[in-house]
Amino acid sequence: MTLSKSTKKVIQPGNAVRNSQSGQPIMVALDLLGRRWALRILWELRHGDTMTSRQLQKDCDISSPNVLTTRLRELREAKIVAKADGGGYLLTAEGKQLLQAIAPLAEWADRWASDVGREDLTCYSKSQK
Amino acid sequence: MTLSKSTKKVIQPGNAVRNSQSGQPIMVALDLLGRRWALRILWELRHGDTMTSRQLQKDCDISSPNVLTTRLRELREAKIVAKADGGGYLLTAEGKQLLQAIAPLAEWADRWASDVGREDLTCYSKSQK
DNA sequence: GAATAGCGCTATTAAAAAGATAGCAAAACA
DNA sequence: TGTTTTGCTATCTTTTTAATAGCGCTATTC
Repeated sequence: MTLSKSTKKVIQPGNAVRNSQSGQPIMVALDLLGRRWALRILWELRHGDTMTSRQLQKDCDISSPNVLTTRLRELREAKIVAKADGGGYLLTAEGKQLLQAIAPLAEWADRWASDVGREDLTCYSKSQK
Repeated sequence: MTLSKSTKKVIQPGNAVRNSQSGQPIMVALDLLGRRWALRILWELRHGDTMTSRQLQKDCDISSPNVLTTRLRELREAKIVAKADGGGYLLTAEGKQLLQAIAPLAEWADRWASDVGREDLTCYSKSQK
C-alpha cells in the first residue's frame, strides 16, 4: 500500500474511523451510515436504477451539492455506490445487500409511527410548525 | 404538557424533519438515525442492560458529553430510549425492535469487510489527500 | 456550428453541529 | 461528614453542513 499521507482516511473496514480505532466492520459501517444524508442517499437508490447526482440532490432535498459529492465519494470508496457507465450513480452488489440488511427499518418505522402516535402525542404535536 | 420549549422540534413520526417535510416514518427514522452517534449509542445499548451516560460515553469513545446528551434526549423523545429507574439509560420495547431491525447490519458489515479486503485497495489509498 | 440544456463538480461564505475540557449540583456511598 | 459517582451544563475551538453561484464538459437542437 502506497498511502503516502493518511491525512484523509477512506472509510473502509479495517481503517480507523471517528467511532473506533479498531476498524471493526460494524463500527466502520455505523460511522459511515451515521453521516448526514448517507442513509437517505442509499434509500433513494433503493430501486436499483441509475440516478444522476442532480436527481439525487433533488429527491433527497439537498440544497448544497457539496455534501452530496462528499458523501457519494465516501460511498464509492466504500464500494457501496458506483459510477454508472455514461454517468450517474447506482448501488453496487454490496450496496444492494446493505439495503436489504436495513430493509426491515421501513417496516419498523411504520410500527413505530403507529405506536408513538397512539400515545400522548399531543404534548409534542403542537411544538411543530 | 406545558410544552416549555416550542422552538425545538421533536423527532417523531408525523413531524417534519430536516430530511423531509412529509413526516413519513421512514424519513424521520433515517434522519434520526443519521445523526452522529445515534446508531452507535443504540449499538452499545444492544444488550438490554441499563447503562450510565458516562459508561455510554466511554464505550462509544465520545469525548464531549454535549452531543451524547443531545442524542439521548432525541432518542428519548422518540421513545426509543428511556431513563431507567435509579439512573442510567436503556432501550424501550420500541428500541429493542429497532435494534432487531438493523441487526442484519452487523452480518452485512462482516461480508462487506471480507469483500472489500479482497479487492485492490491501492487504487484508493493514492486518491486521498 | 452556435445556442441550449443537462451533467458532475468546485468555490465561497455563513450557519450549524460536533469536539474537547472543565466543572457543578444532586444523589449515592463511605 | 467527606468522598465518589452521575447527569448534565458552560465555554471555546474545530469540523461539518447549508446556501448560492458558476465553471468546464458533453450531447442535443436549431
